[in-house]
Amino acid sequence: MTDKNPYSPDSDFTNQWPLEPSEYLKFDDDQWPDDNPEPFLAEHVTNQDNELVADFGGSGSRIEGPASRSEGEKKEVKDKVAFKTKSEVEILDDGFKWRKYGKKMVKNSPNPRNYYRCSKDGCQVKKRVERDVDDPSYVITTYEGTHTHPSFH
DNA sequence: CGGCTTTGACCGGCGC
DNA sequence: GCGCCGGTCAAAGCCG
Repeated sequence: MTDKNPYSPDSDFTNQWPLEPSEYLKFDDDQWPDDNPEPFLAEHVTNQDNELVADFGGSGSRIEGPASRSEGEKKEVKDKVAFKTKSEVEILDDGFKWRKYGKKMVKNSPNPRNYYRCSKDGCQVKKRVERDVDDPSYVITTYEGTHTHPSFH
C-alpha cells in the first residue's frame, strides 16, 4: 500500500542556496576549481514551475507558464533551476557529490535523461541532466531542491 | 570494503 | 477505463 511519506514540511527547506541562480552563473569564469577543466559556459537560466524557457538560438522551445503564478511568491515552490551549459560531458562537478539513480529516454529527444541525487545525508537535492535536442553540444542541467550542507569544496 | 554505477521494472498522475 | 509519460526504486556488478 501506498503509505510512503514524501518529505517532512518541517524540513530546513526554508533555507535557500548560499547564492542566487544568477550568482551561480558567474561560476564559469570567476570561481571554479581546477577540478573542472571542462569549459563551463552558461548561456541562460530558467526557473519556472515546470517549464523550461530557452532563449538561445531562437526557435525553439519557448514556453510560457500559464497564468497560475501571479507574482511568484508565498507557497513553498520547489527550487527548480535549469542551467544550460556548453560541455562535452554531462558529468559536470558543481562542487557536490552526485549519485546517479536512474536513466530514462524522453520521447521528444533521442538523448537519454540522467537523474542524479545528492549523496550527502539530509541533502535531498536532485539534479536532472539532459542533452539539448538541437544543440547536442549543450547540456541542460536542472537542479531541484535546496542544499543543506556546506556548498564549498 | 565501500561506494557508485547500470539496467529493468514498477508506480502514480494525467489525458482522452 | 485504458494508455502514456515521467519519475523513482531495487538488485547486481564493478571499480578504486
